[in-house]
Amino acid sequence: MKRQVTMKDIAKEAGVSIATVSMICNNKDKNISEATRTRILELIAKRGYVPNVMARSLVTKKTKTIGLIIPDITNPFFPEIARGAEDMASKSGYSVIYCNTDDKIKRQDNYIKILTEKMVDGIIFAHSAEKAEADFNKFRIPIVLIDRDSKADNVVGRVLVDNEAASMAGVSYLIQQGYKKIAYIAGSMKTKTAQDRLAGYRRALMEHGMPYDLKWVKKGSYRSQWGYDAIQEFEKESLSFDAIFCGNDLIAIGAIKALKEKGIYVPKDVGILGFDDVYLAQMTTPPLTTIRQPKYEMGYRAAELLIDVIEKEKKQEEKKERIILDTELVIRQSTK
Amino acid sequence: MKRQVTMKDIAKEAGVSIATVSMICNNKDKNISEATRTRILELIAKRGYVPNVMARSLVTKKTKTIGLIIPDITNPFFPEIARGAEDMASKSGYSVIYCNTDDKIKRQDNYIKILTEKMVDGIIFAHSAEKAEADFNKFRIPIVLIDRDSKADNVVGRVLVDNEAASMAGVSYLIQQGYKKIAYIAGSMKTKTAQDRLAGYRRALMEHGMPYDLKWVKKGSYRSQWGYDAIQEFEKESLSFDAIFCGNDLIAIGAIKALKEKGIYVPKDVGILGFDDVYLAQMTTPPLTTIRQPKYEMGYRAAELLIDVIEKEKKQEEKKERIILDTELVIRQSTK
DNA sequence: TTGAAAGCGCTAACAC
DNA sequence: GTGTTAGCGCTTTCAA
Repeated sequence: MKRQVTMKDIAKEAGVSIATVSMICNNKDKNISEATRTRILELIAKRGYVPNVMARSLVTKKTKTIGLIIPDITNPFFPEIARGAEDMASKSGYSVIYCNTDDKIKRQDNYIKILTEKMVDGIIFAHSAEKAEADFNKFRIPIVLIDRDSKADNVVGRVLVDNEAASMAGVSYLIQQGYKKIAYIAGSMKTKTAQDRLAGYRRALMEHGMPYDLKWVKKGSYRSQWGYDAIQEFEKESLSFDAIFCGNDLIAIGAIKALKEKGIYVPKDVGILGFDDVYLAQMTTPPLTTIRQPKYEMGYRAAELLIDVIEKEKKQEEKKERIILDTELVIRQSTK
Repeated sequence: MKRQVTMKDIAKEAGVSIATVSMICNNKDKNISEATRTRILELIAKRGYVPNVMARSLVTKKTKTIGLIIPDITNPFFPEIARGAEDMASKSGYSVIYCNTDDKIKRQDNYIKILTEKMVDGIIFAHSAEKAEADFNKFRIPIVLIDRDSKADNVVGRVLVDNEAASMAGVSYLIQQGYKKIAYIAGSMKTKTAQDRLAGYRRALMEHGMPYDLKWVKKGSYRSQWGYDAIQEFEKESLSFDAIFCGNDLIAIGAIKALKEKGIYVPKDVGILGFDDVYLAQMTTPPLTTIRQPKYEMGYRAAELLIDVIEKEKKQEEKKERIILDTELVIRQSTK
């Protein structure tokens, strides 16, 4: 690997000082003669000079890099969030380092440490199942939370969705469609999202004068295997239902599969409502009726918010923005 | 944001020189007394000192960061690759900056430039449809290619799959199952992968004494909409077939959908063979028979290879490793 | 309009 | 065993 061309090289070759080159590179060339300016610029192009961001960061204390911490990019819920964040970041000249925690607190803390060392300007934190606020405070980097709440004071904002209202709307739709016995297969109850969705399910039933009974609620994890297993549990208890609200699309897909194996068809025999609207949801048979979360936008807005406070810096005025994004009921064919 | 604790602070407080602290931080403490060692370590913990990697990198010329350039993390083919790369990288103490190019040469070059500025130690490049070798040479960072060939000389290795052999095996399987008229819906022919897969399809037919005819080959892009559209094209030409080999799973899924709408069932009326084995493939109805690419492993091995040459540095001996990973025919229910 | 010089936080010789 | 010192490549006053 040959040595990088440095500013010094350019300066020497052009017979100017390194400060001059620096100013030109940073567009602080208000008072640099047009002549030298173009001369330097040409030389830079010719030599293929690329400023060393490391050195710059060392003095400016800005790396133009943000961290994105998510549980698992392989989970279909996250790629769009990541993409949204990356698009916004790169639009503003930022790069993003991504980190998969598998929802392990240890990994998460480790990543926060690494990102701190690398002096990222900020972190976007997409939800981890477990409580994990402990260490947010240990580092003084601004953090924006997605889909999760926390009170740590370097959390400068959050991008959320009203899970309770969304679920309530979804389940109400089921009721309007004439479903009478609606079960709920929940994800991990350690997550606030699962709790909120349960609350929404409950409220929808109550407000329509329908009984809310925990025997119709199964709590597990946000995985499709769980959806599959939950159906077996219902069967063992010989519980009957004509619709199931699922904690997310993955669960819904697992449930449909189990149902199909038992000769129970969706939506003919049982209606299924998912949550998230991941890419898969439109590909299944039948395509899923689901509550859409604006995933791309979540990532995008989170990055926007984060970069905003990074650039405003001091002027933070502690606004701690909370952005609540709209969900949308996407009606496809898994409900009648 | 309060100021970072620096090495100097620690040194001063401990009454030792900054060099001592540095050595301890870097485990070069062969000849540092156990006493000072533990004293410093405690102080570091107490003060929450975190080394500034920026400053370190400036002198070591190593950032412990690699770049991952992919077309689109939202395409179900890539998250696993990304995950594999990240897992390996973090295991070796590296972070990864990820970049989505949408297969645009311009974006791609821009990212290479940014990654160069950020002084990443190396880049993993997962295939972009278009030819794009142009600028690999402009920067002297080691590059590992995934699923794509190139001769640029800073390409230090590649992780590939034998697309031709894999396709040939897949199509041969179709033939063995008794399918007689096998069509092929290809992805973008601008990609080497599509060409190789076509070659494999052709060889399989030839070797089994079956006619190879371009009218049974449709060329498009690697998207599910294309699979859907291709079926309409076949219909317009009133071509009949009893099986379709699809350039990837997305195409297969689109094709199945179109077929289903026409009352043609898979695999009863037509067998479908996909490629990739993305997560979706097992979720569809029927679950897809497909040629599995070891995506996670591709990412993992690429990172491994890259980090290997980064750490060996000079000793590169120009090996330009080529790792060919095995594919596997996953038989599910879209073929009889 | 440009240059000199200090310093960002750290590593790595080389002294002591 | 530990300290001194010279940078790494850049930005940023302050002078000229």
